Amino acid sequence: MSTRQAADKSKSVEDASPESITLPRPTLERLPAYYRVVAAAVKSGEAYIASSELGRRLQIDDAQVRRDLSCVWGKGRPGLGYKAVDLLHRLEDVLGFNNVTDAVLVGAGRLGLALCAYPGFRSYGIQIVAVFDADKNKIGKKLPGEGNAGRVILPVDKLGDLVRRLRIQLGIITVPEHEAQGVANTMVEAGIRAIWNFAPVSLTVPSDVVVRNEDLAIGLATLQHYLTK
Amino acid sequence: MSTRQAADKSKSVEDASPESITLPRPTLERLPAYYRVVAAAVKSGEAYIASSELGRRLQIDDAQVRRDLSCVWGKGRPGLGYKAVDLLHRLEDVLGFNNVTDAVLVGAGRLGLALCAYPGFRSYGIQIVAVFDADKNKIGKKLPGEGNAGRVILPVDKLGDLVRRLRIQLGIITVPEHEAQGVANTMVEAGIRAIWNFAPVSLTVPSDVVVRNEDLAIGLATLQHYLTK
DNA sequence: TAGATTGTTAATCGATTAACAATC
DNA sequence: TAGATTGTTAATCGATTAACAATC
Repeated sequence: MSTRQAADKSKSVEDASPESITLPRPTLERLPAYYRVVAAAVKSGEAYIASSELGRRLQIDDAQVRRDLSCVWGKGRPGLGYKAVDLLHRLEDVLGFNNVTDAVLVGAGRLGLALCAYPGFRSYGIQIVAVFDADKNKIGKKLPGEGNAGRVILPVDKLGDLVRRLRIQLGIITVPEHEAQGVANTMVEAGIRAIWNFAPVSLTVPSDVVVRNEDLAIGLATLQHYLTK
Repeated sequence: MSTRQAADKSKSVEDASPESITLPRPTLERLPAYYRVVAAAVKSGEAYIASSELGRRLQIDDAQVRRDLSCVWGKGRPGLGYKAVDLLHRLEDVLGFNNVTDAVLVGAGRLGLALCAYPGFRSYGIQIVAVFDADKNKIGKKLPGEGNAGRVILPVDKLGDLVRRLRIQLGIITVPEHEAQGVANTMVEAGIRAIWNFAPVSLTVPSDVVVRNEDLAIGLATLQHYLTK
């Protein structure tokens, strides 16, 4: 079966920049943390930051930090560390925070609206351009959040059309479990390339569409297991 | 430094049941998915379910499924598969869905309130007994959600007291980045044993406290990286 | 120069996959 | 019994850690 679950498999990820780099998934998943620490360092005026310092702040082995950074940059200066501003820009590049990606969100429940009101997305290069729901009572209601003045919830049957028309690449799913696969199908048909899925189901999609499952049950189960050990 | 990040390290997890079982973290993190599929199977009347069928529905290798299940149960019947009801109960046990764990939530923003309104927690054995916020304007406001009639947001300076008094073991953090460590400190001081952290920071806690970071930036960055490849 | 820190090679560790004898 | 599927051993794969020569 032709399905790719970005969150599950640790396949390496190709990058099409000049020299096409390959990032192990664990490395890719640590980059946002490095990004935040380096951003803080830059803000507080530190010119260079060493792998040992980065590691200390994130509780990651310093050899691990160097290995990770060598994948994305490899321009640290022995004796000094990494030039903070440059590293920051490099991380932004690799993580795609510079490009703005338009996204649609389906499922205007509490979680969906919480996400759509979150201002932080902007700094990660994501912009939610439309929010859909199947519930007639919700349609036409205003979206919460600073940047959303005047915008309203749209009927889900316009989803495919809008995705096609605006060539949206990213879809966010915050609908109940049993509606998720249907929404995913519509998204895929309309040409979406990546899905951020908050519904607790394993979606089936073609192999050229990436799915990231944000399954909160995993976190809960992990902690519950530990507490009841 | 004495810190343990449940979400990061793949240390094995001890279980104190009769024969103390050890689960690799990747295995533990797949169990909730097995749980859901098995629950669905039971509901639709299937008496037995085979590793190949479980794997097919979750896009996991069947040998992987058998290996995982042998850690938690090892009572599959060759030729038939696993008895669905029994496997379900075993998974509930291991995941701690039977014990009810009381939890507090700090940070009554949209995300916090979305979590506290989520009815699904009950089925995972989690009960949020109190919600706190530092914002005076929010204190006293009603909690959203079915089961929350009559309950209100409490001032965060009562957090330590309540945790101590009710011997709460699990804390959920949905405050902004710069408040998260402070909240974590209060929780730890008051005797909390596990923290579910939604703030995008690496918390520092004693080694006997487990932290699960639910960092949404990781998902976003992963997808962005893929889309801008 | 002397001290510090990099990038990388080699060693270790752990998880996934393949294969198959055991068994329902 | 014959067919199917388990549990587990061995082989593979990939990530982490240790160590150190290169270099600022």
